[in-house]
Amino acid sequence: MKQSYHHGNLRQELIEAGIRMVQQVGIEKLSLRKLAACCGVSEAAPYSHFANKDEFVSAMQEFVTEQLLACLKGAVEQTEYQDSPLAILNMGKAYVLFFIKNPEYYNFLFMQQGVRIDLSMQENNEDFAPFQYYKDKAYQVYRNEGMTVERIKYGVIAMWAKVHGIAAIAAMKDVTKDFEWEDVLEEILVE
Amino acid sequence: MKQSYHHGNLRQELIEAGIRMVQQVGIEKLSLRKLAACCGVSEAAPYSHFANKDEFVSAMQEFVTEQLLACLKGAVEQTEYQDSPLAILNMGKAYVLFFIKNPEYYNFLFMQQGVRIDLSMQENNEDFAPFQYYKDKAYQVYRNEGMTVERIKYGVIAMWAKVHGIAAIAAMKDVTKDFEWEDVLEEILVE
DNA sequence: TTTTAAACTTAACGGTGTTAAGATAAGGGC
DNA sequence: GCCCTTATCTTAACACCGTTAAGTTTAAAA
Repeated sequence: MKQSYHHGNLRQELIEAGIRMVQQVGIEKLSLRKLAACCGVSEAAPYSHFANKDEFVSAMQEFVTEQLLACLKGAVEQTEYQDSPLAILNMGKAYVLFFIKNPEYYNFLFMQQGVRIDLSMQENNEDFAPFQYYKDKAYQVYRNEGMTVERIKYGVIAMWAKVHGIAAIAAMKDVTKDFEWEDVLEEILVE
Repeated sequence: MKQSYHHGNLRQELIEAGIRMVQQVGIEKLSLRKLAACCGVSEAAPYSHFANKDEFVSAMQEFVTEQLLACLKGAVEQTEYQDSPLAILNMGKAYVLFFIKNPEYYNFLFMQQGVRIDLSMQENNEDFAPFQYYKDKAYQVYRNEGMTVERIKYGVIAMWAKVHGIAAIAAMKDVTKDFEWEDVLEEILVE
């Protein structure tokens, strides 16, 4: 199967195999050694591509964060009036459904550091990209509606908190499994 | 210092030292061996009191959950009209402030299993006690106000999600540190 | 072709959870 | 008092983990 001394694409394969492992057993049981074996490579090989486990996890988090951001963007783009509050609501739905689809992603993204949240609501390149995107869109929409900046600020935190909280609850291991989130999500979000 | 072969109070001291360790370095770096050394006892001694690390963590979680429940009860009892919606609001504030005071408790309680959430909203002894208490109180208050059961159900999930989400965000490591939650909490919660 | 540097292996270190076997001592029954 | 039972604790080992140092291979640059 594998003849060459050099793997050729180890870095990317480690990330992909790592994400599969996270989905199956969760971040707590993620093992670099098993991952190396899974890629048919020695246990120290990953250290040619990542300084340590934390940096490897960060690389995986970037990968997943990109997927989440793409989900939010997709939800906005599929809204008829992209500058209406309906776009914000659809973003919220997409955010929750992302974690319902992959519950292990919740702990994976938010358990350790790596997610920066700037509540002062300024533009911030260091910010967790999905939150930054949400902030910018919400300001754009609600300024358009004539709302004051101060009002928007607390409104954004409030809705983001609710959306994030639903995601956190829905991703819990021992939460009611047959709860039909999709049927009631809108009702809960516009409450 | 310690002369006797038998420690005398090891189980309780392990739990207390464990909680101190969680507050300082977080659940991820909790080490049973260090904890044993910290209690002046051999590395295998904890296994006389706990089957494994998970059961030890569960014991600590029960301890912390009791504290959180006591906070919620205290908040209700200190409200003038304990059957008014104001009592529910005060519970929410207390919930958030509990995790702002001890950010490490958030991951500690919700990262692993052990928190059962019954969204069907029935009485459930297996439920995460603070959520059960919140549910019961909310039903009592809003039934008193003449609200329908169905309306209450989604209202309870919505407000619980928002409260839990604020706690989750406030407990993040890289969130704005100088944000004055206490000043704006009410504004965000009643949004 | 030679050189250089990146990618990988092997072997080891210290730390972890966990277990088996044995030592200690506290408490109950006589 | 004594013995016996049982809970508690120790010692020593196992397997697994992240990480590092030193050496090997190979691709690509000079």
